[in-house]
Amino acid sequence: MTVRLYDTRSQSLQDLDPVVPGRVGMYVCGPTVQSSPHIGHLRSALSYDLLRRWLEHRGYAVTLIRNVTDIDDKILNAVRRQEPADSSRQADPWWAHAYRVELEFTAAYTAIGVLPPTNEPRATGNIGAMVDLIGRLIDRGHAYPATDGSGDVYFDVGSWPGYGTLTRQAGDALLSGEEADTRARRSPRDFALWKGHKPEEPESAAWPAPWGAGRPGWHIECSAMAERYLGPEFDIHGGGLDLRFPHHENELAQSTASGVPFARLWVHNGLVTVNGQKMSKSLGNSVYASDLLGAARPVVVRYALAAAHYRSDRDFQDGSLVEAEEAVGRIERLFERAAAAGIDAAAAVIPEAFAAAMDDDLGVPEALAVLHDTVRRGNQAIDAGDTDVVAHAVGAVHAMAGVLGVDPTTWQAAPGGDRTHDALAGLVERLLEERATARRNRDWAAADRVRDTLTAAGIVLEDGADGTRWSVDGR
RNA sequence: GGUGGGGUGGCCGAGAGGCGAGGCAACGGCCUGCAAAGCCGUGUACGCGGGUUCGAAUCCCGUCCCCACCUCCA
Repeated sequence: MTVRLYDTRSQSLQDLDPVVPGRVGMYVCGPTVQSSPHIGHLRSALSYDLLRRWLEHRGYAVTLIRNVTDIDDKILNAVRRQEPADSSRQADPWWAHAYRVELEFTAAYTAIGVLPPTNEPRATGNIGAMVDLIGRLIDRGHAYPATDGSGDVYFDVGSWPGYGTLTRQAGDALLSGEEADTRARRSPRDFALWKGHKPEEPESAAWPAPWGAGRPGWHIECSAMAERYLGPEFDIHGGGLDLRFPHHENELAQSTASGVPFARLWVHNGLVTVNGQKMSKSLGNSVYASDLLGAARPVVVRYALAAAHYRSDRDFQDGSLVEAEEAVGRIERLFERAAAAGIDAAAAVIPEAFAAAMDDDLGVPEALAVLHDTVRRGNQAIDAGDTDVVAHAVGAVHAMAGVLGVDPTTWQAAPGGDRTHDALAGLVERLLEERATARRNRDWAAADRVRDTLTAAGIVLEDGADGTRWSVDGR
């Protein structure tokens, strides 16, 4: 009955023991809005959406904060890259670019049924909290402004013995790439809390601060926003596996060094690979949200991304959406068969086995096994004419699919699509009458011609005792 | 090199000492005019080599291979 989650810091399953009984505060690292959302972003957001839905089902009042990093080197660079493309047109300012991408993210999340977070703070709306936090760290001797006049402020890793608690990374070997440009830091392990404004950067990307105008470093954003929106101690901190180090390690160090307890549990979702390969721009194999939503209906995309355990690495393959479509179709067909038999769903009750699987570190795959078992038993009962069993099975499937957000009946087509459907229905039903007449006359060749025509058009027929049902393939 | 995570049947994907989760695909059967849908059944699965045990995919020892992070990344 207790919800357990795998905690990265202790490397073990931990009981969820909320700071405030009955309430759960959860902070999830959202995207840096630099470019369009891809399958990995969706999977991450979906993982915490599933957790949030399950906790709410379990009766917790969940406060979910998912930030938007809308000021960052990456965003400034993305805009800079666009500039020379068309000199006749003014490039968007960085903040317009960030907002446009943010809207794309919101649209993609909404499309696959990720519920809106309780709050979705933007970094640029919380600069004050970041400046305060940095000031606190300086006061406590864990951060220092650069002495080279750059306006940079660095976290002093050596001053904080707790550094490394989350990932047990020594921190010694942290010197390469961009960070090797140590500028004015005392140790290469130190990381930037504040980046002093540089002349080539837009004036709009600088905020005043006691140690010089500039902008926040990435890590400090999350520390400041988590504390501001959830308080000094909260229950769950989530994010992608790739953020464990250095991002989350640094976050933990900053916040604890500033004197707050910070997150109790650290949860990390697994990454998505595509056909066995890591997604990367150079390989050109990135799968974007728009690709997925163009290839399958949203509920199928959601199912495909939710079906694997959130901590496992998920390899997205060419057939993944087809498989998901079949699985969702089975759920759908149970509902259709029950309805055709005139059986209403009983109360939506979640089976014990499903709940136990979900309580145990969000065991979605095992929970789906229970769901599909129930589908089969429902179908058996329809064949056996056992109305009561059917009603309960259908109710249970609605409950289980509902809490996972994959109940097809809650994903009705957009209202605007109905007229097209009506027009199609008129044609199909006309043809079905023809076929019915042919079948009555035992003119199988004529009947099959009609069916072949419809099949070729992507319409599937099912002959039942009380007539023929039709549906668009994959719907 | 350091820090984590893995190798399960044709594919995806759970489980973690004892009746082969579940989905997809395949094959056989029931049903059907034939199909479709649904149901029933079939498959000597747990990287490799040892060991412990009445019994191991699950524990122990050894060994091979893969992935992620350590630089920005969900």
